[in-house]
Parts: sequence; C-alpha cells; structure tokens
Amino acid sequence: MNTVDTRTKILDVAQDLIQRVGVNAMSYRDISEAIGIRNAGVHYHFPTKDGLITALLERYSDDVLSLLDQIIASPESAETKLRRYFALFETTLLSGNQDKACLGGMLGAENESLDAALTEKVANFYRANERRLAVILVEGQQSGAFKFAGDAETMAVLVFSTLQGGMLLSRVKGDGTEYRAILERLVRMLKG
Amino acid sequence: MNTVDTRTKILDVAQDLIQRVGVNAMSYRDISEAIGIRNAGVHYHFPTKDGLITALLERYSDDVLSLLDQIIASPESAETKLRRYFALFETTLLSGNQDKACLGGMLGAENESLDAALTEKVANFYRANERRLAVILVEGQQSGAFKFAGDAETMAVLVFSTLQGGMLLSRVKGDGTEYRAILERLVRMLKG
DNA sequence: GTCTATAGCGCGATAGAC
DNA sequence: GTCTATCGCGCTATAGAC
Repeated sequence: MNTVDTRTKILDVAQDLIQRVGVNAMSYRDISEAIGIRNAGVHYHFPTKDGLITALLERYSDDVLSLLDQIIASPESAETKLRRYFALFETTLLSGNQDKACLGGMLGAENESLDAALTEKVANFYRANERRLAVILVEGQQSGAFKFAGDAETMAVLVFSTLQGGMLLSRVKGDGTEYRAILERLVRMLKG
Repeated sequence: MNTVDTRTKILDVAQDLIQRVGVNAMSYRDISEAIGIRNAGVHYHFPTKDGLITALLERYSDDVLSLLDQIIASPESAETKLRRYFALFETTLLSGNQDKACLGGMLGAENESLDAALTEKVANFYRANERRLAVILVEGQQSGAFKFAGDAETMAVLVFSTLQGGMLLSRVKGDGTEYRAILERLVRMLKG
C-alpha cells in the first residue's frame, strides 16, 4: 500500500539525502529521480529550495519535539527518559541501517550557505531540545538520580553538544556503537 | 610585506571559505576572486577540488596536532593543558572575529559528498585528537586532578564530541561565549 | 499534478598564448 | 605562473501543454 502523497514523498527523500550528503550536495534532480517524477514536478510542490528546506526543518522539528514531549510525560525515571532521548537520535535519526547525520546538525554545519531565516530556525530547534533536556535533568536532580554542580541549563547544553558531536564522530568513523558508548559514559557521569 | 606565495594564499582562502560556508558552497571562483587571480590560476596549483581539500586537511591536521603536541610537552598541569587545548579550538579555529566551524567538523558533516579517501583522513584526524586528549586525561588521573570512572579512551572521545558539538551549537546560535561555558563545565565534571 | 522543453547561470576543468 | 577563452555539465527555476 502506497498512499503517501507526493509532497510527503518529496520531504522524505529530501530529508534522507540531506542527512547523508548535505544540503548543497542534494539537488532537485536527485529528489525527482528517487520518487519517479520530473524536476518540474518537484518545483510544483516546493517552488524554491530554501522553501523546501524550511518546510523540512519544520516537520522534523515538530516530529522530534513531539516524541521528546511524549518521553518527558511518561512515568519513567529521569535516567530512563534520558536514555530514551539518546536512543531517539540513535534509531530514528541514524535509522535505515545507513549512516545519517541529524538534520539539525547538518543544517547547522552548512547554515551560512542557506537562507538567513533558516539560521534562527535551526538555533530554535537546538534551544527547544536543550529546554527539554533541562527538564529531565532537573527531574533527575530532584529524585537524586543525577548529581552535578551548577545549573541544569548549562548542563543541558553540554549534553546536547555531546549528543551532536557524538553523532558526527561516529558517522565519520563508521562506528555506530561509538555514539552509544559516549552517551552511556555521559549518563554515568551525571549519576556521579 | 606580502611574501606569502600563491599556493599558500589559496589554501588560506579556501580554508576560511570552507569553515564558513562548507565545501560544497565554496568554488574555485570564490577563491580566485579573493586572491585576485583567475579561475585557471587556481587550477594550476590545485588541478582538482578533491586534491585541494586533501592538501588543506593535511596542512590543517599537521598544524593542529603539532600545537597539541606542544601543549602536551609543556610543564603545565593536566587541567591547564586541557584548557589550552579547548582554547586552541576557540581562538585559532574560531579566529578572525567571525564564526568559523572546525575544518574537521565541516568535512565530517559533508564527508559523504567528498572523495572516499577523505573520509578516512578526517577520521584519522579525530582519532589523533582523541589519542592526545587521552594522554592529558591519564596524566590528570594520575596526578589526582581528574576523577572519573572507566577508561580514558572513551572519556577522550566524549570530550572531543563535546568540543565538536559545542562549536557547532555556539556558531549557529551566534553566541561565542557558549562554547567556553560548555567546556568549562566539562572540566569541572572531570575534576569530580 | 505532472509533463516537455528550455532559459540562464555557475560550476570544475582544460587548451594554448604569453 | 597567470592569462583568455571555452567546453560540457548540472543546477535552480519557469513557461506552457496535457
């Protein structure tokens, strides 16, 4: 059953391509060939490339943050929530057995070559992640599961930095297990 | 006094451009215009783009690792060495008052759109950094300055991940002070 | 909503003069 | 070692038929 509409197919394929090769190495032709229509057909749905990328980031951000909110709202312990957060990026974003970067990380790296309005959207995606991470960290602090000095906000930024850097490094080195090892170690550090 | 030869000028300009906009948004024309020669003049020194990028990464890797070796060989404490390591990426690589990414980070993000041989060179740059970080961490462990559970190798990868992720995030958010805050917090965590 | 066809440009790269 | 000139291609994007 293939009831997915073309607009969604375009977004799916574009996201996959960007996560693999980057924004500037992905073309309308790549997209059109992958879904079996022509160049002009893609332009019908997304007249400009910056518009396509903007729509893509919005969908991605909504999806990830919504999954994150589900994790936060669950009755699990803070430590489990944090692990599920890390697993989200490991499986959903490094999914499909091939090495994919985080869309947010890739757009961040290439952000200076994109529409200026996109920079703020990418930054907001980062901030939204950090805000949710801070909630989990505070919860763990209060329950005694996490023990660390200083404010949870800075720690949340540190955790998100490690997550993003860990994905980058694991992908380049071709060792998918490294990401897990890095964040497992980080959890242990947070537990004190 | 301008005694810098053209080959060096090309490498300097290309590196600056890649650190800002990425490999795939940088062109021979950008380079030639920046140094005041023509497209063909750049091709004389670097016939292919992959060759140029390879030469660039080699120079960059040699420079960074040599500075790192100097830091390690210095009589400073392990904590000071680690701070100097972080400052190296903060000042030398985010230099020139504008937001630049780490060349290694940028090539890592865009690595799937580059010559396959470059992937291994980028990975080796990461590993070389991690190896040196591990030396500093072990030194700090032995002197009692650092206290952490588990092997220094995994911790070195965690530290390098945080450094790379921190540079990415700070750059996108336009807040250069964030990088420093993240790594300052990491140092405090390592001190236990 | 997708097609054919094409405009217009920037790209990496090369030949050959100087 | 840098130049002019150019090739051939891929790109984003658009016009107009179906």
